[in-house]
Amino acid sequence: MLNSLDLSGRPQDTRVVVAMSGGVDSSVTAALLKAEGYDVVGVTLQLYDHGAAIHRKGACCAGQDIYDARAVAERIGIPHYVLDYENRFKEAVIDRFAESYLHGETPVPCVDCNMAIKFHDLLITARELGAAVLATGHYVASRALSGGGRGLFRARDAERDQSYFLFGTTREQLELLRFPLGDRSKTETRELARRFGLAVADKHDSQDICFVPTGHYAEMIERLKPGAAERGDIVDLEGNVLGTHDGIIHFTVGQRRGLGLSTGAPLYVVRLDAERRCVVVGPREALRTRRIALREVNWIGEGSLNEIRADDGREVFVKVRSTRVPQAGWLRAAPGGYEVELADGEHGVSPGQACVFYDAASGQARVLGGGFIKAAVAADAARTRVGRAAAAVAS
RNA sequence: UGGGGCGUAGCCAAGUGGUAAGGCACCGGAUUUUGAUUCCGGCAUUCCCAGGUUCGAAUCCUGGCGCCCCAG
Repeated sequence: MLNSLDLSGRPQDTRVVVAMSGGVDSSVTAALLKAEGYDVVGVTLQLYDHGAAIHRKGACCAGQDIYDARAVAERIGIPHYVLDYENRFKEAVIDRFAESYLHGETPVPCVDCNMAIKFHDLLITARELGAAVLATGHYVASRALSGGGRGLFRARDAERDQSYFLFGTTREQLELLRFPLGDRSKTETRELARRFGLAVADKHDSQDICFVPTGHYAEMIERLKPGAAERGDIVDLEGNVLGTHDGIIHFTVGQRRGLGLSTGAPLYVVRLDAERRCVVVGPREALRTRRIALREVNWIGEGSLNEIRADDGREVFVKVRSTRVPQAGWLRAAPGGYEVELADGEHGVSPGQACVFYDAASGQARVLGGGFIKAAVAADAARTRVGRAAAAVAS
């Protein structure tokens, strides 16, 4: 007989470490498990300088949030530990973040944090603390599969689904992870927080990059990598210089604002050329893409990556950004990795971002995996110089 | 110093007597556990300057200044 966490043994004999950020979600996660009788241990990671972020609304994992997590732990009566992960976080998340921008990419630090910190380091720590599993407040569902193992699924509350940030989760990690909020709505979570008498019940949702207190990420990169923001040219698709910019780290593909260029129609960043320090701009149509080259692909669907060939692709549903419904596409093996072809195409797909695969377009689709975007191929690739260049990069 | 044209916001620009469109840029907000996108809102008490006509002038008149083109 399995308990609510799909584990054998009574709740009181089952130790669970809950990653507590100090927010509502992870607080309710801990409270729920405690209420069910589990042997819950709360752990909060100190990830960066809490002095800098102490008054930052919506940040997590520092200062006030650590205090909030501790207060929740006391309220629900569980032991609580604060672990100093600042160094690890800096090298695994912050430095990679800065590095990515220097290369003209646009990182998703939340993915790195989940993959390298929460689901790796913290998971190991949880095991060392004697926990059977590690639970987090992510809005994503994990279920035992009939054939053994566990699958990752989108949250029931599609608006809150965080699966996009968790595509890199491995099968091994899934065995040891639980997400009690995956089948609850945010509204329910807040109600539960009130019912449990948690002070964080009405705390604002976190947003923006947690370790950038000001919201000005480029400033942080310049502090980390002096000289990172080197001036360069803004050029159009034909290579004509239209103006100058204060560093490619200020831009991402698809971005419109901040170029300071006035032509009759809006201009968007089409591509970033890190070597030449060029921001390439063009009309919105130039942002359209249907083929996306991937790297570091993780597969947690049925079968294995080896079964995915170059000729007949596997049908998947794809998200290229978190706030988007999955759209139909095909995953294929490609030289140097894998590539995805989208049925309808997307606008403004940036290297460095995540491309996540699902088995359905709607409902609680299963997460099949995903990869980091290496390059997007312009939809009219055959025609333009830029398109050919991008195609060359992609292949 | 002959002829012609023009001067409206940071840029482009509509408006030829009735109380300053629109686009781009910029700023602010909403949305968003990444970056963006998108959406909403703001943005010329004033039309190169000075006079004049008129109930009323960006619009008409006079003068000045500035720019562009053609010709010398």
